[in-house]
Amino acid sequence: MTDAALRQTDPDEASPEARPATRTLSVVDRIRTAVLAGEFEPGTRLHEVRLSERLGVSRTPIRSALQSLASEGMLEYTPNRGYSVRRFSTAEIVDAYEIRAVMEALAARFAAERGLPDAERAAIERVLAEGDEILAARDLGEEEKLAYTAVNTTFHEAIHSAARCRMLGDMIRVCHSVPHSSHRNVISFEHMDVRRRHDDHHRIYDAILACDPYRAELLMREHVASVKTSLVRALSGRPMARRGRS
Amino acid sequence: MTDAALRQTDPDEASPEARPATRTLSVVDRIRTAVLAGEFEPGTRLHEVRLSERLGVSRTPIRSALQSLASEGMLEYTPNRGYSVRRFSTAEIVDAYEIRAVMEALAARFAAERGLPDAERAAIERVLAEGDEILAARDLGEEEKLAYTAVNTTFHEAIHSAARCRMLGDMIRVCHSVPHSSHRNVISFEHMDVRRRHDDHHRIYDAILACDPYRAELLMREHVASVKTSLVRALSGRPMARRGRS
DNA sequence: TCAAGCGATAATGTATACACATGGGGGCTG
DNA sequence: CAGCCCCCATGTGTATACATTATCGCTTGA
Repeated sequence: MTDAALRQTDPDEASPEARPATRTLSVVDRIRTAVLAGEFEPGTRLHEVRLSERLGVSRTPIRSALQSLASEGMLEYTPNRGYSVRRFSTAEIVDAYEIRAVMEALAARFAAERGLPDAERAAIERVLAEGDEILAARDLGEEEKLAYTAVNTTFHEAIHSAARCRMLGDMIRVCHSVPHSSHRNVISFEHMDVRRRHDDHHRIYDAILACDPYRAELLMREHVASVKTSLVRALSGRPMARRGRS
Repeated sequence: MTDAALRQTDPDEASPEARPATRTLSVVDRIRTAVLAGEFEPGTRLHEVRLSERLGVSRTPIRSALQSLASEGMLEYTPNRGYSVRRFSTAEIVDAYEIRAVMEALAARFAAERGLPDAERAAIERVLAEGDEILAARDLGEEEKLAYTAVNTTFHEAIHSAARCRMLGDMIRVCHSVPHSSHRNVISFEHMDVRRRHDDHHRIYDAILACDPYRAELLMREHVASVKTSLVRALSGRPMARRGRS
């Protein structure tokens, strides 16, 4: 397994792309990526000194970053004992889906109540069309699966932003730090499943366009809840492939 | 206005009660209390050096505490510009109620699905009876209002804990850092309002006892949403008494 | 007079040294 | 030999000095 995210940054790196404003923020990103990639087993303690050596910064930004990640729910903190990678039970993962379902449903309702600016409307239509195109193929290769996962993520993020409610967006983001509980993980690429879900997207968009908050909310809630059902089926069928991985 | 929460602690204070494990945690409590008490106007910047002088600790625990409070949503952070007391628009306050409504409804549903241990059942029945008793009086004095507010808080907290879902509890807690959006603020003590809400509590408890998740969820959602309606009415009737106060 | 550039000042970001808490291992004792 | 206690190693908590960045007033030129 590569640990690119945790390699020390080249001091004289002149990367033109916008880098984070502070080292703390950069460290947050790198540790989050590493944990989501499964570089640390759940329960592993993250020692400040070791991390600071690995990342080439002092303990101060490390501590700050760990605190951030703990508040996102990704790490666990015990006073005087430091931080460790949070261990999620199956029950917690399933609960996270329930929470996400009601939150995303509320976001869809807000979007329907508040209406879509032209730019967002266009963006959603574009991503829906892209999804149509990908799913037109009989079978999906690895590349198409990745592409559809991106489409899925973009659609949901568009709804979150259309809700125009920062607190709601923050809370949904927290749900995504729970393993398996993210748009980034399309649980099933079975023909029926993925096409049905894409059809859900169309209907949700229709409801939002029609300013039908009630229908938008119901559809979104069922949409997310159905993924939970798939997940539960997958988990009971065979033991989870590996903790903390996608 | 007293600023007791922000006074420097007596070094040789030998308070027998359990004090926080670290200074950071103690500072978190003190700043949170001060902000909730309205000692800082929304938008006020919290300078690290000044706080550290006022509280008699170094900048390190202050920074840590400010970061915690920002992640709770009580403060706002801008890189290289520090922390300031978050300003909540009326829209955000109303939205917080909507969010709280779906979250508490989910908690009620979880409680109904998961059942109540005897101890919790007894605790809820006790607090419901206490509410009955307080509301038996024709009119409520200040003391009774305070007492009923405590009853209200206890009831809701019992439901949260009965949900047995840490993430949900955390999220509901975040909603409470929004001014006006807390059980601690009983918006209206009008006869009808408070009695109707107390009756809601009874029904919600009945639904949970009867293991009827659907009804528990619906009742709780309407219960919280109705407070939102009262709040909106109060806000539109007269300008909010004062930002950030109860 | 106004705008733009520049420099002083104050605040935050980071590094580092020291204080303190925790947990485990070795030695002492019964 | 078992059990307890003390000591020390490890690692977090805190203080403080230094680096870097924002802000604001001033100067200077058009």
